[in-house]
Amino acid sequence: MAEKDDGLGLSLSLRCPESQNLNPPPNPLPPPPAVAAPFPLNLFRSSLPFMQQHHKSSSSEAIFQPSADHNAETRSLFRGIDMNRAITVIDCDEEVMVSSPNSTVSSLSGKRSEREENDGERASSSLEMEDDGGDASGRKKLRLSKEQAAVLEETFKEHNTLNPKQKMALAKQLNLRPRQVEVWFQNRRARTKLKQTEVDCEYLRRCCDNLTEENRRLQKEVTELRALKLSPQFYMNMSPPTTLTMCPQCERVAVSSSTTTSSAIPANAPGINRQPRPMPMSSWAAIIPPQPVDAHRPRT
DNA sequence: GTGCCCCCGCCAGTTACGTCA
DNA sequence: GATGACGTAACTGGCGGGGGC
Repeated sequence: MAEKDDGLGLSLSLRCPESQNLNPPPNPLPPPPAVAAPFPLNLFRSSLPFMQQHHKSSSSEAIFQPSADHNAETRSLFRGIDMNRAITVIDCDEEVMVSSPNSTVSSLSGKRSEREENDGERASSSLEMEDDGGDASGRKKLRLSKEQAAVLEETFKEHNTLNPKQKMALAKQLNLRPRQVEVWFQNRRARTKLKQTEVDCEYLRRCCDNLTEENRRLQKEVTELRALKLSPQFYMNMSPPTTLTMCPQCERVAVSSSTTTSSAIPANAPGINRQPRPMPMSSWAAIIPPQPVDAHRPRT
């Protein structure tokens, strides 16, 4: 399915459609810090009221015919029953949620379905129960066609939540039940969040590795400096303090390459590694938080 | 203004089914 | 054909917000 595409989490989970958001959240999260924040987790932002924008595709020509040959997927799909066929979608100008005709629960889940079961036959009266060949108690699992998944995916890229009207329109367009669209979006959000969590974990692991390495290097340097302190030649040949450079992002101070510590150290100082010290700048670069593939925000 | 109840949407976790190796 | 792993549609229970009374 479409979720098998590469870069799911990187490209989708972070694409908070600010540019398309006609009704931005009242408290938008600040942009991810460049360096300063130690854990710039960019976790999934959910429940954002993106959905004031209507779905751009309103044409009815995109309604898919489930009887079309969708190869192996649809072979099993339509083997026994046609889960997509001829559902009675009630026109929903009043945003009335219709119940799932094929499910043991209605379009409302959990407690709400229990309430509906208690207060009558609302589900079965609003929609005809499908003649699915029996086993009304068992859960029927539908494999969405590639076209349906593609449309859902495109809609999700535009906005990761749906308002009732959009849900109904999309369900009608795809010849699905609104509950199915709703469930698909819920699961899609969960998958996106999971992917993002994996990315964040990997990033934190790299941060930990870098910090461990830096700590080890600094410990070594401390040892070396302590050894130097015991050597009188060190003081006699020491140059005056040299130029320091400061990282504009994290404000760390580093010795510039032309005046490295080694230049101030006597050549015969014991235990000195006279290799250039590439660490400071590389360490700065190493802890810059990861960016999503499609986020090319200029750093300020 | 406050509390209660109901509805609704979302989420985390789980289950069950379809597909594939 | 049987089987286990994996992906995912669907379900469940809980929570919080909004609205009516």
